[in-house]
Amino acid sequence: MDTVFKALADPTRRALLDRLLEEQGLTLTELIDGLDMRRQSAAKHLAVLEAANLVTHRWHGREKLHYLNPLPIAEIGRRWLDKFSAERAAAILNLKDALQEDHND
Amino acid sequence: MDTVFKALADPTRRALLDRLLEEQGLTLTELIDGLDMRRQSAAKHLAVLEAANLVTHRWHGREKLHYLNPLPIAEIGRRWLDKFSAERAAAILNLKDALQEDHND
DNA sequence: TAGTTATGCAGCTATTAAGCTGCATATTGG
DNA sequence: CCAATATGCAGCTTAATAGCTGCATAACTA
Repeated sequence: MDTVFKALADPTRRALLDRLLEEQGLTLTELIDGLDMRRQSAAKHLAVLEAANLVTHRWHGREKLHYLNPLPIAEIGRRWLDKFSAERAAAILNLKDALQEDHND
Repeated sequence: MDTVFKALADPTRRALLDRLLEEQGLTLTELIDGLDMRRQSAAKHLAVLEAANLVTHRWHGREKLHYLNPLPIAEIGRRWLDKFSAERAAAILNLKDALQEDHND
């Protein structure tokens, strides 16, 4: 799970995920154009995404086709966002009260 | 939004958010015990969380009380997870087809 | 008022991460 | 078979980050 959060922390990697969300099965060279970055650097980013299981690949001859795996992101949603949104209303009230109280100091 | 993702990338910071989710209004010294880390280091983490607007504070005398702000996390859910879960079924099918095809090579 | 407690600020070090270059390997197509 | 294309691997540099220490400031409390 930590690797997923870390993978998502980089804007280039999020851009790569966005590309793959639009169109799957892109090769490395297809993914880099428009990125202003060398192929080798992008390949490292993809390796990070694969380590986090956010991207998988399959070989087709010499071409490496990349596929988005949305499950880890869904997992974050299930285990993290639900937790925070459940407490959301209460938290906002607490915050509001706190600021109110602050104002009265 | 980038600051939010980066803030969430560190396990210590996620632990701090968890603590604040359980109990709001904790001071810095209350937050550090159990963290195996100096006060100054934790203070930096809290500064990162505040920069990402995930945590706010208010002074009560010499005590700095910390409050969780769940809105940026909800924002991530709205703008990111929805997008990915919307494509989820299709993505899984693509992935399945791809692996299938791979198997038939 | 004096000591204790809560925090801030500055600066240092070590590790990690992002980007690069250069070269190697493997597949495709003529 | 040979040139072009797609990718991998190793190593380097720079910048960012996490942690630390040391000292300063401000507020409680006895």
